[in-house]
Amino acid sequence: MSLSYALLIALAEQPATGYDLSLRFRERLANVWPASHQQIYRELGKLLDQGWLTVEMVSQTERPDKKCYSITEAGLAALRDWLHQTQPRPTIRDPLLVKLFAGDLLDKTQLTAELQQLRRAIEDELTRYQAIEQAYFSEPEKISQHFQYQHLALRYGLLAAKAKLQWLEEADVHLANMD
Amino acid sequence: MSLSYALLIALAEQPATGYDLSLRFRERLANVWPASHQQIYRELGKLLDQGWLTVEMVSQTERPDKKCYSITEAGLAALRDWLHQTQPRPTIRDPLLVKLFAGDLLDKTQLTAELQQLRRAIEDELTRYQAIEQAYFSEPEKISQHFQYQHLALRYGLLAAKAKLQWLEEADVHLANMD
DNA sequence: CCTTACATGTAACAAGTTACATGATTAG
DNA sequence: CTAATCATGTAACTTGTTACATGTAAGG
Repeated sequence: MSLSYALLIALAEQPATGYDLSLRFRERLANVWPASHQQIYRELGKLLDQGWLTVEMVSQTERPDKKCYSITEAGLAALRDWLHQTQPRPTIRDPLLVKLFAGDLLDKTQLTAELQQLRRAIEDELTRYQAIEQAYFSEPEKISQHFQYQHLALRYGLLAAKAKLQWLEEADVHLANMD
Repeated sequence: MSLSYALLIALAEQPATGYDLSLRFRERLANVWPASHQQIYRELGKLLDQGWLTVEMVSQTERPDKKCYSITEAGLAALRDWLHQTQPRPTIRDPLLVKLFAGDLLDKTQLTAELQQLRRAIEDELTRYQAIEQAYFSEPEKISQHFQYQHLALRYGLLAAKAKLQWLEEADVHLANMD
């Protein structure tokens, strides 16, 4: 469900092609609602059928022709309606946590290595988030209200990443004590 | 993929019926890999076809007959193999974060209420986690190695919940400053 | 020549959700 | 009489993933 609304939000900000949208999803929405171009094209078709979008063909000579999508009044109304509703919390499905239920079957060496790998990945992620925060959100007064909310979304990722690193610290101690 | 292995893990610990498993998933695995009974029955069928499980029919007089599943050698081997591999990180898909990208279209009153509701839900969750920790993991020395790992899984949820509460604090301040 | 960017899709498959379906026993 | 527990499933639908498919132009 959310994918459609994520697309509507993106198109409410600015009309775009499927290609544009897939780039935006890869860049800014990757940590919020990742989507492949296949999924985006399929979803755009559905939204079009529902009358929530319109298309305009744009012929180009030096580049392939493209389809520019815009949100309609009906689409905007549906979006506003969705925004007005309390959305369900995401469900957690984490293979690493599943593993921890295997108990004695676990290979501690492998697990330690996996946690180490995870730590590195999260540290990278955290660094990226901090760089974005520095670059775009260091002077809160200068940011329009529209983008203030996105800072909040970034903070969410940042704090989550920190919590995971904290957990990894704990896990290391825990595993060391288990020998 | 992980669902099959979560089932194998549960059955490696102890043979069980689909019904038993769906209870276990609702209780102990709800925060790790939630699964409905429909999904579980379907998956058991597949695992059986693959030869990773065996069934034994158990006739009961006062209760409906049941099918008791056990893990096979092949199943155990496949499970060990899976445990040995580094599993992919879960993807985040959070409708609330999607909302934050809507910017000006957001209704701040509604959003504040939604965050308030979320806070209550997470506080409840945290309380539950802390109660479990108290009840089962307060004396680490007494717990068998097998269950030590599950404590770790619980700590993960606990720290994540705390981080979310911290974020909600920030969000409140942030929203208040935006007026 | 090879890769990247631009630009759009189809098709098959896997996984998760929701609705429907049945039927006994026990506790309030 | 009603709800909960025990016990098993099927079917339709939605969403997400992976593989396949095509074609131009620019830059190294």
